[in-house]
Amino acid sequence: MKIFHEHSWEVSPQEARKIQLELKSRIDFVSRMNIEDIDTVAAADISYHKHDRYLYAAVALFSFSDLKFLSSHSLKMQSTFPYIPGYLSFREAPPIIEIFRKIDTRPDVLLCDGQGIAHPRHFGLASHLGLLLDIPTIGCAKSVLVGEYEEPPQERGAASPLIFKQKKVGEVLRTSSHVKPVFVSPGHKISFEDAHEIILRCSPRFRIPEPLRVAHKIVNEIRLNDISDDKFFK
DNA sequence: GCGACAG
DNA sequence: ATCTTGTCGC
Repeated sequence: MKIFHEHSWEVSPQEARKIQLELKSRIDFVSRMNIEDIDTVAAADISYHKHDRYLYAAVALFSFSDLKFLSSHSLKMQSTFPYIPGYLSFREAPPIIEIFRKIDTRPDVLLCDGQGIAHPRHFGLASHLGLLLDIPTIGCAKSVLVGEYEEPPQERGAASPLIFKQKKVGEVLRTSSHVKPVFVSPGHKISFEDAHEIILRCSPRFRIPEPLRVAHKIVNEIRLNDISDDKFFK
């Protein structure tokens, strides 16, 4: 798969910030897709052991209508950037980009474990991946990075706007009744409405959308089974 | 300077 | 992110 807007990942936090500011203007906030036409939905996730130099990534593909697992691809790669709030994509996007670079599968939408435009510079992991892969993406984070919000009602499907600097940047969505909500924000080529609807449909039973749950399970299992994992040498 | 801070 | 045991509620 072709990668757009390629740039180096071997950068300093200052350079990363500059790249975010340059690329954010290219984010597309419009959904040109019709939810009823979505055939496949994919999810990407990363796993690593604290203080380990390797990152494990996985992309799981699902059918959107009945959420059936279709396939998955994974990869192991050395990290090139530390975890710094606001710069997560510079740590986690490289291995995910690598997986897509070598496969020809193009999901209709990609779910990401992190923020989309609900970011200090409106360019979170989902936005970064969406722009480089040219695929509609949705950020679905387990906790907030920026913005203020009111606690949404306890029923599944309830949501309240996530406001950052007087503007809506996402939604705090309750995917399961009486359970902590998730933070949903558009990444690229998708609207707030579609992001909300897709995340809800992908979470019929649990808090975390099924594709993301499975991707997390897969990548964690791969890391634990990797005999060359650095932890065995420490 | 102080507090916040995706994974 | 990961580690880690029991425990509470739908």
